[in-house]
Amino acid sequence: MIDLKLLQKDFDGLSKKLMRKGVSAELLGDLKEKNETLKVAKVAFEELQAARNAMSKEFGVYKREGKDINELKARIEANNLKVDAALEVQREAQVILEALAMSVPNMPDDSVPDGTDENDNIEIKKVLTPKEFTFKPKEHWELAEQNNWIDFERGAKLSGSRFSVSFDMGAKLERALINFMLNFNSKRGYHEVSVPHMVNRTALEGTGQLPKFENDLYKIEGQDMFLIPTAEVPLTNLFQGEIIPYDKLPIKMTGYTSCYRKEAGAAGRDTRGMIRQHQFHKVELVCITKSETSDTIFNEMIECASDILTALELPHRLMQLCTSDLGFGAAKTTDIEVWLPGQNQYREISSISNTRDFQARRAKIRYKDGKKNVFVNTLNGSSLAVGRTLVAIMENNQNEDGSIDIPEVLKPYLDM
RNA sequence: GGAGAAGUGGGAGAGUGGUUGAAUCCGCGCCCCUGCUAAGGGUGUGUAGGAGCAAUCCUACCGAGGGUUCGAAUCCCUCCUUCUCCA
Repeated sequence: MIDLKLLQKDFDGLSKKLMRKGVSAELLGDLKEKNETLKVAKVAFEELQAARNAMSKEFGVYKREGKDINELKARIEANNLKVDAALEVQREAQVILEALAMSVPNMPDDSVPDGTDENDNIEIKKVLTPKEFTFKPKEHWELAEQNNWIDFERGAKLSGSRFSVSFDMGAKLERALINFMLNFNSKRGYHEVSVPHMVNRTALEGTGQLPKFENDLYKIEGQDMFLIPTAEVPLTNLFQGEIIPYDKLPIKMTGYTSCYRKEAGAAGRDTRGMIRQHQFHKVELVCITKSETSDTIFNEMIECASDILTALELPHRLMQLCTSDLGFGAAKTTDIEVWLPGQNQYREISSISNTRDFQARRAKIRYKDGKKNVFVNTLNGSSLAVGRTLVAIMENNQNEDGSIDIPEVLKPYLDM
């Protein structure tokens, strides 16, 4: 959530930043106005409430002293009508402002380039050079079916489109990758955490998926519970509502979960293969830090994810996302794109974001700095998306006959 | 699934309708005293929002949300969580 105090103090500065992310001037004006309305309503209510409290106290004194209370009671009752009305006004203003504020995205960092789509993202660097093939490299679904690693038809039979079933080496590789990634992250100092795959509404509001993106989430029928779209949600919300002691920071976590997404806005895109599925495995990094160290941690996370790809000998590049490609909660994001020779292009395999205090403010995650409670910075990033890593291994390590070489670092995980 | 008990400040733990934002103890901060196997005394110690240069004041919060009442941590209802016993 954006800082409503900043809205009062520096409306122009805030507006300028948010308009870079496509927030309309109307919405900003509305937000400012509704914030004022609430403030006025609050003061009005609190004054009446103070009067009520004072008179009620007096009432107690009267009773004890045996005085006549009728006149006082009449005054209190008259005031109470006003209190009720003022409370109603205040509540209404509160609901309106909250709904508005919760749907405003985070401010992009000044360092984030302006842009209208992903073509305006900026390449930071390339790591490893794609190898030259002496034959036309196949796409991963062809290889997957040829090797009997993945069965898309049976996935569809069980669950519909965008589901698949993995067999034998396909299944084993998924498991090996998950273990490899978790171990890799652990060695970098991230604590391994195993979390629920279902969370409540509050958690999703904390990280910013709700209220705006409910259409992308699978909801549990009859309950206010959702399947997580990413482990970022449970990992970050682990500390929801908490005040973390100063010396506990930074908190660095890694966790593996399946991720569940409706992909409502992606109709027709990547329908083939396992690039975009409703359920996929992902190993996630989440860090909770002070603002002073969040940039350092951010770079560490990018390095960690990139180094995993390097260890797997997969060529990739780092992309700094432009304003329009930035997610709802992100102040800045670096994507890692892996080279897919079958598709002859780089595809996103990891997205690492610094949300600054945006999520912390929503989820009320703070730390003690001396006497003051300060909002933490939260960061998240995939390290890595397992399915897409498998895709990259298939496409990059394919031989002319369709066989696939297993990366050396994974062999110990496969009893090879 | 059924029966019961409980959820209070950093921790422990009082508090069944008014002066209780909350006794007391522990912990922690500061100050003082004392001097040798060490304790004693004083004082302070929640969060959020608002008013004020400030001192300070106002509002809300005793698991969550409603209700009763002039007034609720305290009574009633619903929900959540934990524990015990039964199935």
